[in-house]
Amino acid sequence: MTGAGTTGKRRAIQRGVGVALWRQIADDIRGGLAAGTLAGAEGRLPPEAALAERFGVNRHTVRAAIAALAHEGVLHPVHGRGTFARRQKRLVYPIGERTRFSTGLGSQARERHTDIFAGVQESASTEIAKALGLEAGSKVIRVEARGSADGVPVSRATSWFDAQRFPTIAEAYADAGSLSAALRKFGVEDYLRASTRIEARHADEADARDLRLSPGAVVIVTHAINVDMKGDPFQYSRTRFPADRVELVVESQGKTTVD
Amino acid sequence: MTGAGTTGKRRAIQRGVGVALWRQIADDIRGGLAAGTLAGAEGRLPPEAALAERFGVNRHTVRAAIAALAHEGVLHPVHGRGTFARRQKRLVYPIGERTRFSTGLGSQARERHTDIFAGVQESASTEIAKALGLEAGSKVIRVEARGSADGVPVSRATSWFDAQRFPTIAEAYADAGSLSAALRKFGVEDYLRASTRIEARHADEADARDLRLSPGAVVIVTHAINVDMKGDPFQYSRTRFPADRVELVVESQGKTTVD
DNA sequence: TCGAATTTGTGCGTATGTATG
DNA sequence: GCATACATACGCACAAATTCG
Repeated sequence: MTGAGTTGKRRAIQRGVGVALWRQIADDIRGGLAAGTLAGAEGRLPPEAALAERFGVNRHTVRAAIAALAHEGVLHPVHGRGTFARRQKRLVYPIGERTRFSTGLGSQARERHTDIFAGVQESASTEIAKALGLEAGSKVIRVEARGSADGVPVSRATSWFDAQRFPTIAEAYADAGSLSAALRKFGVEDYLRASTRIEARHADEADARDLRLSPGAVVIVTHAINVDMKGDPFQYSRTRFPADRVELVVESQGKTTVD
Repeated sequence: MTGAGTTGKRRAIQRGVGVALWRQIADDIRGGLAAGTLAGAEGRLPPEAALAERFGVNRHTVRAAIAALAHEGVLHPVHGRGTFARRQKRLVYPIGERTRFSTGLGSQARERHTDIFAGVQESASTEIAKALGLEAGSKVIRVEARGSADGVPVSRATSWFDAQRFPTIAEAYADAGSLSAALRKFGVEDYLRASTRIEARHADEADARDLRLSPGAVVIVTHAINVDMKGDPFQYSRTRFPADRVELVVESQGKTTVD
């Protein structure tokens, strides 16, 4: 198991694998910023020549990578002074019995908000019906939401609720700004996260649009089921997280909770 | 927020973004197979011409994607008959207090085994020392392991143990074939998973080699801390999972188990 | 057995994108 | 910015294996 050099795991830059070198380098730099292993104290990147040598490529190629990241808003090169990175530390999103969608990010960002898009009623697919314990084809309400931190999208959730039990959940959610508050209007005083399935994949077209991702980016997808205190499932949701802005933490119950 | 059409979320094939079309298509097909949305009953893919039209590219380009996946072992094209996909369903890897490395996959695969590479002693980095509650620079034992199911690598774990407390853990692990059994030799009768941090990223060179992945593939990385029944951490491990062969499930204690 | 349709495999010329110095 | 080399993508044509009436 060769450690890839002294600076820690650097993704190998390979030729002829279908990914342009400048994109491999851009992805690597973005990952290095998220992990905090790149960039010095004031967020300054090593000079282009140094990066070129480190990656074993021409300086032109590094410049192309930096240009792409600058276009994403991650870096700003300043003529004569160097290239600077936007403050970027991954958000930690806790997962456990007490997981709440809109909370849990606490003081990790200066500014946070959730956009909720009006829900629509539709017929439950077999998968969603099963998750909610309904008959296939039952009416459900779908609610779309997007979470941002400091102006950057960090989550994109699609949730389904039983339309009979929660007919106006979308409006209540949008009004209250919090799912917990909205649920109380329907008599759900408290609830638990029953299970969370986690997968990861490349961003598809919708992810790239909604989360402002570049092609080839990685998203973490969670499939969650929330149950009320009687143990009945009432919410099924799929949430997409940009993998370079968010990480998940599973904690055993009773342990530290971030709020 | 338009739902991405009825044909299912198809990753947009984009030109001039630094990723070759054939690689974008290969990633998309691989994802489609894992999700079960591609390939018919007998695992046969649509003909090359149809795929080319669907993706809006030349047939040569689709062929390049198929060739890459064939090289990975995911597809095998047969002259005159079509292109066939290997039976592929994602393994579900449970995460919770009772998570064990080698178990939990139960009957999901016909054949399972774990390769353990002899451990080496080294000085703990600050991160590892902190996770294990040791002084930075303390001696720790690093154990490398790889899990396979039906001959395909599905996990690649690196674990660290306090060298003072578990001097021959690697040998014991290799002999017993199970971590739980090895730990009992050191007086650890039972243990719990205290926390699991989950991130996702592109596969690096080491992942590609150890897990037989192609560049651009996605890996899920877990950082786990196990504690003994007194609550003292004794193992810190980082595990890489190929995202198209594995998904994680977080369950509340005692609750539903996936079958 | 024959032939037509389907599907993968191969060759080649050309245009564009990527990477170097 | 320029010249060079290589990878990528296209379009067209045809060969080879398989299937089916």
